[in-house]
Amino acid sequence: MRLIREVEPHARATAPPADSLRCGTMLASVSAPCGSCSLWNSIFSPMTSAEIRRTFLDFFAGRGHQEVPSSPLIPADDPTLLFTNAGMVQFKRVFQGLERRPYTRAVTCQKCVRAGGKHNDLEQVGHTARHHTFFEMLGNFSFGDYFKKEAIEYAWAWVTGEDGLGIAPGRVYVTVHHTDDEARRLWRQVAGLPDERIYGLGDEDNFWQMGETGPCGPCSEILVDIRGKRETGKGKGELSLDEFVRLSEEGQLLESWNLVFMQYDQQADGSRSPLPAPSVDTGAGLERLAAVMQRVPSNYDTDLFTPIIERAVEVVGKKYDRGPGGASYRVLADHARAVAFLLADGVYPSNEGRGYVLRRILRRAVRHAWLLGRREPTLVHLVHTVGGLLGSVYPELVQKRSHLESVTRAEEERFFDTIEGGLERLEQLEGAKAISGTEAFKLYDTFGFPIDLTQLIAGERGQTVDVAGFERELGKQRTRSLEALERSKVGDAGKVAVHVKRRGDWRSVKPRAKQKWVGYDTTHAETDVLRFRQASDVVEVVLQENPFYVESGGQVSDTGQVKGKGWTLDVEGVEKVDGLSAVVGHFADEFEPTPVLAQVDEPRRKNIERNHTATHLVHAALRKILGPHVRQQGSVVAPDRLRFDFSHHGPVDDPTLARVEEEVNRHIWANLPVATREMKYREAIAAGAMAFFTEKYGDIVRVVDVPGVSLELCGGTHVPTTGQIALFRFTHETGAAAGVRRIEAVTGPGAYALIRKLEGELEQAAGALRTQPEHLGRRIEQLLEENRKLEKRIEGLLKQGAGSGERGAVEQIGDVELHIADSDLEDRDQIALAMDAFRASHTRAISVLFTNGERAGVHVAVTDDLVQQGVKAGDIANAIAAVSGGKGGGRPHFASAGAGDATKLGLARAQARAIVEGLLRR
RNA sequence: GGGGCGGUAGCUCAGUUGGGAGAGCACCUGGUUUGCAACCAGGGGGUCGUGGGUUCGAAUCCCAUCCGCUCCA
Repeated sequence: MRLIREVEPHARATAPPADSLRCGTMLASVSAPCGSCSLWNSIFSPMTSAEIRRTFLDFFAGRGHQEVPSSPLIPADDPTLLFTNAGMVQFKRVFQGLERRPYTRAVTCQKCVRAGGKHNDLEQVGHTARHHTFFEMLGNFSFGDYFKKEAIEYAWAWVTGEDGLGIAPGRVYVTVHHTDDEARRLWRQVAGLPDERIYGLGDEDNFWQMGETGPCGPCSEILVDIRGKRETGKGKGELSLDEFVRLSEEGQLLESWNLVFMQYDQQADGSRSPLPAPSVDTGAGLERLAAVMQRVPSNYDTDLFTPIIERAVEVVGKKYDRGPGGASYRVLADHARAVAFLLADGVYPSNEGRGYVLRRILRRAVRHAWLLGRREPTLVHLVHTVGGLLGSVYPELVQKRSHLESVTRAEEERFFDTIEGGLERLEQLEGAKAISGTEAFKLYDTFGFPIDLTQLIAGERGQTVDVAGFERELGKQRTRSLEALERSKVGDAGKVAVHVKRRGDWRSVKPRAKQKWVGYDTTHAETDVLRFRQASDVVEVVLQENPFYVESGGQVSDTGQVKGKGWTLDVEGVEKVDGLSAVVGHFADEFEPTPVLAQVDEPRRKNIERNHTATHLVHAALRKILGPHVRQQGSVVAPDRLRFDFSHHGPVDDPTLARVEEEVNRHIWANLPVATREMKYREAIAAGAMAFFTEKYGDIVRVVDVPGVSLELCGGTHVPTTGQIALFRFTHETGAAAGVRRIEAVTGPGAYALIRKLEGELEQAAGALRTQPEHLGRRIEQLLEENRKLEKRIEGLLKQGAGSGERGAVEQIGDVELHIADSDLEDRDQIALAMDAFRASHTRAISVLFTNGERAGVHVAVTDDLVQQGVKAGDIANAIAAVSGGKGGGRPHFASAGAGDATKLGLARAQARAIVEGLLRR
C-alpha cells in the first residue's frame, strides 16, 4: 500500500479553511476536545483517543470478536521483521494456516513501530502532520469466518454509526481495487455510497501481499474529508478522480482505515490460486482518527500528543510553535513514545539491529532537545509523561518505569558526551572558511556527530558545509555495505554446492516399512535394515527402529555400533536423508543387510544428555540473573562440552558468571525431575515455554520441563533427573557476535577432569616452589617481593658502575679511552644502566661490551663529549657486529647489535680496536 | 554483515622515519604550613587490551582476536 505524501502542518496553518482554522487554533494548546464549536458538532461529535480506542474494541467485541491484547513490539517468531508494524503481525501464522486459534474473529489495538526501512523515513517525523515512529493500530480480523460483506458492513457502521465514530456519511469516500467489482457493489448496497464516491485504484494503492508468496488480496480504503464546511457543502460532495487524488495527496482527504481482503494464495511461480477460506485484516491508525474526531489539522494536536508537548515546553522553557519552528518539540513527543514502548518491550539501545534503531530514535530526540537549547537530560521527563498518559492501557509502562527512565537518562548523558567530543573536533576547524564533505562525514561516521549540528555550528561561525560532498561519502558507504552483502550471498551459495555429493544409489530392503525413532526410550534395538547405500568404503544404513539421535537443535549425533550377521559397523555419525536418519560408518567389505542389533555408545550419549539438560538450566539461570533479554542464539551440545550463545550486550563479569554457575549447580543438587511431554504448540507457549529457534514447529511440540526452573520446546534427549549432571563448570566466556555472548562449559566427568587438571597444575606449581597448594598465593607474593628487592639492588649496583666489564681491557686511541669488555648481563635495561654509569664516570671514552647470553650481541656507549663531535655508537656497534654477520643500531650515545653468528664473536672482539680506530679517524 | 576511530599508571591522556615508557590529578613518606583544588622534596604504582609474526631491538610495523565508541546495511 502506498503511503500518500504527507502535508506540512504549517501549510494548513497558513492557508486553512476559515472554520477549521478557528477550531484548530483553539484546540492547539488544550488536550480536551473542543466542545464549543457548534458548527463542527453538527457534523460529528468530538471524542478522546481513549474513547475511540474503547469504542472500537467494544464495537467488535459486541459482534462476536475476541478482544486480543496487543502483542509485544518484538515479533515473537518472525526474525525477518524488526518490529511489529501492523495489527496483523501477531496473526501471521493464523492467516497462513500454520496455527489455529480458538476464535475466528478478533479485534485488537496493536502497538506498532515503524522506523527506518521502507515504510517510514525517520527524518520526516516531526516535520509532517502524520508520520510517527510509534503508533497504535486498531484492527478487526476474520480468520476464514466473514468476508467482504460483513467487513464493509462493520466498517461503515463503526465509521458513521451512533455506537462508533458517528462521522457524517457525506464526508466519507472509499477506494477499491479497480478489478474488485464485488467490493464496489457492496459499498453501494451496504453504505448507499454513490458510485462517484468509490474510486478504483491500481495494485500500487489497493493490493496487498504479505511477502513474495502466501496470502494476498485487494484492499479497500476509507477516507474522511476533513475540509471545512465551505468546501464540503451542498453540491460539492462529488470529486473528479483528479481532484480526489489531489485532495488525498494534500491530506484533505485523510486515509483513515484500510480493509484487506485476503482471497488469493500467491505461488512462487507468480500465479495465484483462491484461498479456501478468505480472511479479513483491517487497520486504522488511532492517531489519525483522533485528529479527525478532535478536528485538528495535525496528529500532534490531539490529546495523544499535547500533554507530552506541554511537558516538553515546561522542561525546555521555550514556546511551542505549531508551524515548522515547532518540529523539535514534535520530534521529542513522538520519540518519547517510541522510546518508552521499545524499552518496555525489552529492546536495549545498542549498535546493532533493533537496539540500534532505538538508539537512533533516542539520539534524534536528544539532538532536537539540544537544538532547543537543552544541555541536560530531557527525554527522560517525557518518557515519564508517556507512562502517565498510556500506563492504564499498557501496564508495562508503569511496571518498568524506573528501568525506562534510568536507561533513557543514561543514553541521553552518553550522547551529550558524543556531542561534546564532536564540538571539540569542530573547534580545530574554527579558522577554516568551509568544512569539506569529507570532514563533515568523518565527524558523522566516526564520532557520531549529526550533520545538522555541524551545519548549525558552522553557520554560527560563518563557515559553509559541503553537504553534497557529505552525501557523496554517505553514498559510498552505502555502496560498500551493499557490495559486502552481495559477496556474503555468493559465499553461502558456494557452501551449498559442497554438500551436493553423491554416495551411490539407495538399495531398498524393506520398501514398505516406515522408520521409527526409539531413541527417547532406549539406546539399543533389535531391528532390520530398511535401505542402504555404499560408496567405496563408506556405508549409510537406514534402520527400521532407530535409537541413534541425528544432530538437531545443537545436540550432536550419536555414535555406536550396528552388528549384523557376521559383520559389525562402527557408527561414526548419523545423517538426515529424505527425512530419514541414516547411520554412517566405514565399511571395507561388501555390505550385506541382515537383522541387526543397534547399540548407541551409551556413556557418550549420557554425557551429551548431561550437557543438554545443563544447557536448559544455564539458559534459565542466565535469564534469571542477567535479565529476560537473554535469548538463545545458538547452541552446541557435545559429549565433552556445551556451548551456548545468547543475546546480551557487553561481557559478563566473573562474579556474575560465578552466580550463574552456582544457580545451575543448585538446581543440579536439588535433583529435580526432568519431564518431557508432547503438547499443542499454542498450549506450550501459553504455559510460558521458551521457543527461540527459528525452526518451524508443527502443531504438536515436545516440551522439556524442569519444574519451576525451565520450560523449553526441545527435541533433544535429556537426563531423567538433574542430579545426574553432577557438576557444572564454566570454561569460557567470549563474544560471538555483536550483542551475542558465548559461554562454554563442562559437566559431570568433564567437570571432574577439569578440576583434576587444575589441581595437578597447582600441585606442580606448589612443588616447584617447595610449598603446599594452599600456601601458593603467599609464597608467590614473597617471591615477587624478594625479586623486586633484588632488581632494585642490581639496579643500584649498576648505577654505581658495577657490571660494565671488570674483565675488560682499556686501550688508548689518541686521547680517547676505549674499554672493551665481556659481560654476563642479559637484560637490556640492566645493560643500559651499566652503560649510563660508564658514561657518567668517564670523559672522552667509548665502551664496547660483548654479551654472551641467550642473545649474543655487542653494545656500545659513547660519552657525551664524543657524541657532540659526531661519534655515533650505532656506527661502531654495526661495524663490529658485521664481522660476525650481525647488525644493529640505536642512538648516538648508546647502541646495540645482534651477534649474527655467536661463534665468530671472538673474531669481532679481536678486531674491535682496529674498527673503532678506523671510525674515529674519519 | 561492511567501514571508521579508540584501548598506555587508580583517573584524564601524551608518546613518528622502530632504539632506554611519560605528564597532570590521585596515592604513600618526610618537611613546611594549618583560610579552602595548599606548598616543597622524595617515593610506590605499567601483562602499553590479548595472541602470533617481522626485527639485533616493537607501545610504535604486519596478521589474528577481544572490548568500547560510531556510521552504513
